[in-house]
Amino acid sequence: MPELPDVEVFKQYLDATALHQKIESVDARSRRILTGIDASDLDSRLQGHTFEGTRRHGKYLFVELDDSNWLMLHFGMTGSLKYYTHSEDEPRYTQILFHFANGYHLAYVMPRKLGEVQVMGDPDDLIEEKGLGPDVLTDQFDFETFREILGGRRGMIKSRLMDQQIMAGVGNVYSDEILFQAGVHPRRKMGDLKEETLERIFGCLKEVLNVAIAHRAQPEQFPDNYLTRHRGTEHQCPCCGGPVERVKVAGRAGYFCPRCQGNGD
DNA sequence: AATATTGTTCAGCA
DNA sequence: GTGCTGAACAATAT
Repeated sequence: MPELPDVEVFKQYLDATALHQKIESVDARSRRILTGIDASDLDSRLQGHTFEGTRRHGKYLFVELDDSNWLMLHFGMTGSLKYYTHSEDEPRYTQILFHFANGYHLAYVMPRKLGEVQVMGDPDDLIEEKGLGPDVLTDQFDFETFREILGGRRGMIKSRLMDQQIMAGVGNVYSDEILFQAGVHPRRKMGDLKEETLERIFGCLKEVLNVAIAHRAQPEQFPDNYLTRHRGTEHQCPCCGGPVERVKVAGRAGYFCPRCQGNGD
């Protein structure tokens, strides 16, 4: 479930591994993941170049090349990265393999082929093309901005938090956690939220994403009072011990505690 | 064998 | 225009 924290961890992982390594070749095995470029063009455009830096916007990762082009990686619902040296360590479902001159390989792994990869001149063009809202983890994304971009919005709070065109980065799992920490019911209507509640949601948004990143987006490592480890019915709320319930919002299954998030004024 | 996942996009509708 | 629902996409687990 690569949402903002997961992608941030991939960014840090790529920064710590594949930067400045000369690319010998690129092996793209699934053309449906590539947008606007075919496998052999990808190979020839990256061959001999190096990754020099990275940038993240919401759930999108951009890798800067030494010729000022950028490689965009989106991880869909199931993507991840793995850097390794021994070929027997190649993960299953590797869709794209970057081979480096130092003998290492970077695998773009994607069991469901619902990701997207492309090469572009400027990440901002992609952000504009997709109509993405501001990245929620930047300093510029403060409470004023949050309140402003939600101003006049209707519908359910969970839907709005997950809308990438309003704000980029929050998906199904983390919207549940943010609302759980804020004590707000996922189906609460925007218009029913008091200023004070909105402020609390904003605080929890920043807090939850930062905590998740600090724990390398591994739910098992999250604090005891986090809901993410207890997603699913048959689970108990970590705070009150009551049953976790399932609710459908924006076509997705959300989980919440009706006692702790009963109304969420 | 049918169903749920998981993010994005798009069609159809209120 | 806004927002909701459901479908499609791939492939796996239950």
